[in-house]
Amino acid sequence: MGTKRGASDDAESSSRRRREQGPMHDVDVPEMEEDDMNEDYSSMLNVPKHATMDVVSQSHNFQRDSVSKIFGNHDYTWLPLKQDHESRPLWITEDGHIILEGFSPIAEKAIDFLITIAEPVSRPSHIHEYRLTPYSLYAAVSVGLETEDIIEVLSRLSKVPVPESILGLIRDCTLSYGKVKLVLKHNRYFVESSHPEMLQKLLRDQVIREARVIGDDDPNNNGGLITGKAPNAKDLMIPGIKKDVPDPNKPGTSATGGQSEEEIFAVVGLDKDDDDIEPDDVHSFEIGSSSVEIVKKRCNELDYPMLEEYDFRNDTRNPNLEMDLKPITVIRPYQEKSLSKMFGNGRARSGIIVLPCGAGKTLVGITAACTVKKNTLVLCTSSVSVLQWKQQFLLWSNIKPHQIALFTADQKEKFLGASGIVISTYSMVANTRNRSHDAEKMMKFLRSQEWGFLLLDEVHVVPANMFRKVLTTIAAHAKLGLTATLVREDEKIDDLNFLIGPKLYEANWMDLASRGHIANVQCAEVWCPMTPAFYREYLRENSRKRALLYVMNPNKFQACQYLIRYHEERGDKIIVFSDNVYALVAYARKLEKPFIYGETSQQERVRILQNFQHNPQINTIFLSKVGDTSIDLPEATCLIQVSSHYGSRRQEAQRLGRILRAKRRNDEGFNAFFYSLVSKDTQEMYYSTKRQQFLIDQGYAFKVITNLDGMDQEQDLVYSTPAEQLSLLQSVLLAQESAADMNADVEHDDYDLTGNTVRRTGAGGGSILSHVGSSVAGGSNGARRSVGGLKSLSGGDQMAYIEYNKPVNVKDKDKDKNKGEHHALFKKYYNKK
DNA sequence: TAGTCCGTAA
DNA sequence: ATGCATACGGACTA
Repeated sequence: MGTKRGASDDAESSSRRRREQGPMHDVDVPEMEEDDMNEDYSSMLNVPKHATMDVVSQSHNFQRDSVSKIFGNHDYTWLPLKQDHESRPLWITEDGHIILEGFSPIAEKAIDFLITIAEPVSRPSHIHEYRLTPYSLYAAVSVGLETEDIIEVLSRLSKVPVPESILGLIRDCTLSYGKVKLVLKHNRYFVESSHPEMLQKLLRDQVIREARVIGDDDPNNNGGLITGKAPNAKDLMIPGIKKDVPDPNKPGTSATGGQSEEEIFAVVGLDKDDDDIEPDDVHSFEIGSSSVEIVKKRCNELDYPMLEEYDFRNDTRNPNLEMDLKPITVIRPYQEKSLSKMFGNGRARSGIIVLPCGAGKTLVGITAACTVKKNTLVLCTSSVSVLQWKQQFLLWSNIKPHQIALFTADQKEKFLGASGIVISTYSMVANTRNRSHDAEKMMKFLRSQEWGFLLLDEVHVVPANMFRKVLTTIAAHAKLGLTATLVREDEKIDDLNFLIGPKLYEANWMDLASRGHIANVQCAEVWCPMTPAFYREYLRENSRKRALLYVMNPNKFQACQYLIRYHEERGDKIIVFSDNVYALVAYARKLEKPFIYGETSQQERVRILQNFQHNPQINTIFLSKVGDTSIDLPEATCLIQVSSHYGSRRQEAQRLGRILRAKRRNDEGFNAFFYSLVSKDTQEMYYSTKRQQFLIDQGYAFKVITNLDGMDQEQDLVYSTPAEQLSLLQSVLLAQESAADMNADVEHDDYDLTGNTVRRTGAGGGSILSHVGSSVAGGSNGARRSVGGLKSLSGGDQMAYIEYNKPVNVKDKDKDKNKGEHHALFKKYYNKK
């Protein structure tokens, strides 16, 4: 295996070979570069956008070191390099790993291609790692790529011949993929294909056979399958996009002459004309609506995943919904790209789009809805985001308010007229227990409808046992899932492949940041040593109290205070997160800042948030987990994490990314800051590392700060005397004796920030908060001297830090892989060896 | 409006 | 190499 040529030497592989052996400019490299390239590798580094000064200075050694880390203990040096390997940006290994040189001149294009066919594993700035999986190939097929397209482009880009095992994998996967479709007609589900033999094969499976429904209109020709005409779809306009959806058949796409980039990548993300592939006849059989999930799962297991496509423009049965984006609404390039993956062949494909928060996921969803123009159901995680979705629809599109209906605990409306939009929550629709009369009525309506478009916000929650029920109760032609972080700590994330569809598009956070679409974030982990007294108790206590001890560590307290001061001085708006409510209250009280947690009343939340946004004296707020969902805080530019949830939570990273949507302050360097405060030599360090993994995989580098420069000089930090620390320790130890004690404690000391007090002041209020504001100002007045202390953070000079940017923990990843690689195809490939 | 329950986080 | 607990939202009832 892994030799240059395989046994099955057919026409197209010889054409591939011709290309591999062809002259260097066969691979697309900007012309001006060609001369230099043979002599000096680093000369390639002058042009590419992704390259930074670091790369240039570190040159070859850097490259070798990084790659050897990624490849772990394996030795791949035996792989025969192509002669012109230097101009080709990637390696492919036998087990489907793809390593890309992020600094290659054609990296950007290659990334486009790789995202389409492979799963991004880790994307730090210089070396990217991807992995080919059956799912990722499924996704590639579903956005219109075909077997030979994939193989050809991959071969061109690769420094080494594409291993035979990989060619086999690609062929096997893509052969059967995309040929079977699930179609909803008249509220009934049909498994459809233009290849009747595939349907027959599926029907040989017991699970699928049992799910089949023989309807009255089922004629017995063609082996019991229903036969009809395939739809024809062309010339679709996605609103908000100035030009047409790119059409590879039109001349001009590749008219730039020579072997242009466009030509090389012409296949990427674009669709071939369907008419070439599909005969006019399609065949189908019906399955019961209750067995849809089972059948889809089964089809995936049989390597015949069902595509779900909605030919909405030829759907005359369901009423149209007249809505469009407002003329002024223009969508960004990556939003357009993700939408063209969805609508590339003129129909609406079901699938998932992954965009970081603040990158305009909502607008993508709305644009998709405006393209489909059918009844639309939007599902969110909370009622707050239900309201936000409604606002966004009204903001970006010309839909009338009466056409939007909300379905939450508070509001159970219906839209007027034949068509419209319903926005609701997962728990509302998934609820299995008894409902109120109105809710039942509304559900009946939702169930009776044949939805043109189902929009799933925060789609990573859908695999949850309860929430996935919405997919069986709601009949929808097209489903689009949106999320920022397609990760869960359990293995259920893969279920989305058959629950909703393949991942259609995933944006790279760093990429969007470098283009200014989302904030450029400086991430840092601040190591706070435990004080001896706290550490002594830490070693003695059980795990529950340990958590509290490392959160309440006085050194961390001081670091937090210091960072708040520093960033308030800079003019930042700061959010401090603490998952631990006891710590949240203790920190906020001690530092005299407002805080919001679960029990905070709705009114007061609004008041605090508004002050945080508009009152120049309120620049810091403390939030518990409430900040994870539903609270939208566009004004924050700095985030400090004091305590975060237990185990490994990459989701923690999501919350952080979501809050830092700061695009303002377009001055040099970073425009947002994210600190994790970690008590040294405690379990927290382990958790923190795991939590960061998602962001690191996205390409973020975490700085480890072991010493906050200038903090020693600060005179008036809290808990600076041994006596104060001792009393803090005592109250911490007492605090968790019983939950009741803790609550009593909290309520007593909630002197000026709780809902109680604010309620007392009445709606006209603000007095409480202005009081807080003044006390904050008073409290920090004495501390204004050592301004220069932290400024090195943006420059990074004086701070004692270690920068680490490890792509992935190779060992862990391997474990994950083995665990996750239960797919039949991979078993097949591993067994072969 | 509080109190109860359930489900989710993962 | 994983546990658990804990916090939170939503729906419904009294």
